[in-house]
Amino acid sequence: MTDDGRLLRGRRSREAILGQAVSLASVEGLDGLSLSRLATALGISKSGFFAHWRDKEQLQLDAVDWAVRQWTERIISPALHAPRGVRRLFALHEARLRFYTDRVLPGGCFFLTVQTEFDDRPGPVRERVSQAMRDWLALLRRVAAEAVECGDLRPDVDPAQLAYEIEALGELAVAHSRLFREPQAITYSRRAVLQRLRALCPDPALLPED
Amino acid sequence: MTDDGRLLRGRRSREAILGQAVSLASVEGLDGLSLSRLATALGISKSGFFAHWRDKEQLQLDAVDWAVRQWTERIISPALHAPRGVRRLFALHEARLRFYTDRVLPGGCFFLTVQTEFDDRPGPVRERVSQAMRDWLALLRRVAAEAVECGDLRPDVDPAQLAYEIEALGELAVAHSRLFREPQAITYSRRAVLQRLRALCPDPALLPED
DNA sequence: ATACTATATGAACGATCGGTCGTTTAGTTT
DNA sequence: AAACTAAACGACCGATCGTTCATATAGTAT
Repeated sequence: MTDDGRLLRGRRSREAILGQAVSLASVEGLDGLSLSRLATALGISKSGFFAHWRDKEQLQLDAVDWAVRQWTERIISPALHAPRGVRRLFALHEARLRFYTDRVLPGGCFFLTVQTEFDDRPGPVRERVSQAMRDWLALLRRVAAEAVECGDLRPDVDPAQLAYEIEALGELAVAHSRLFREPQAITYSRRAVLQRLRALCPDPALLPED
Repeated sequence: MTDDGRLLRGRRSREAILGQAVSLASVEGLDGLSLSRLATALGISKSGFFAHWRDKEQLQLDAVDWAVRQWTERIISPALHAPRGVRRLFALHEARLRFYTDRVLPGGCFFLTVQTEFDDRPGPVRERVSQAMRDWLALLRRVAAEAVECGDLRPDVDPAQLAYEIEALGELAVAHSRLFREPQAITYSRRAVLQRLRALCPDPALLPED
């Protein structure tokens, strides 16, 4: 049943397609991405997509889910190995910056691209992207709240406010580093979050000097 | 010479087209924007563009310049009325947030959209956008440096670092407020910059409480 | 009135878009 | 071997893309 060669082949195809779709979409966006270019990049035929997805929108939705999975595996999971509190919060930020500097995606950040692409057009893709970003921000907020609870951060810190700041300082790092073709923005981003956290953290030993 | 009715009419047409192009591009991007939709939005014919621009790329370049002009008129110039120093720096941030909440552009921010759209594709448009953002960041940096020089901000403040932070906290405000359909991000953005500046500013009277 | 120029149009072009359809290939079941 | 199924293909569709071109209109110059 599970070792049906046809189903296995299909799943591999879908995954290969989704991986390439996320890569290309990080550059051109989910709508800017055309099925023809996606097909030629994979060496397959254009009509083959419709054996797996009803239309382009379904593929876009699955691509968002695939990008969420990639983000979880490469950023969230590793950072969760850091000890609870402010160190875990900073680990999330550093893992994100490493994701950018490692050039995992040719366009830098899938979510920044599709977020600005779809934030003004109604539809299922927009809702899916919106939910993904809500989930990510909720995670940042929760980890920040944990840092307050365990005493790493001063008790008057607003976790939602702090989550917004970390997200903003992180997202623009990839945008500037690519637009200006220089890694300067990554340095600013890291230092900004670090200084901010150190200012809110009574124990200076929990965070690196710089 | 200057009162040639034909040239006047042509200039008005170009300005009307550029204004609409910037508006539409703030939603769909400069490339996502199609000449057909731009023409129908203006009630003119599609082929009329080529009386004013050689091709679409020339129109895109002029649209960037037009957006810079709008940004200068609506954000930079008003903020320069604030007194030199930290108050002028915060005035720039508040003018930007007002630009967003006033819904001047249907897509929120032209520059965020085209920046993420073109940061990975080489070409003249990319270079023009890149230069526009460099200029804007240079202005933020200069105003921040002035604030340090005149003693508003502590002498150890790095103006380039601070400019990056203000830009990041400002850009994501429009992205989040639109993606989540709630103005919360604007509040976070304002408070983040305000708290950051107050922490660096010896004289608390220069900035509002919150 | 005539010649000239800037602005705008409608019809058409080749290219590409997302999508359909009938067929073939690969693998499973009986 | 025959029947069946999932996956992939090539050919083709109507729509839309940016662009060209011949032409018409509007305003200036002689």
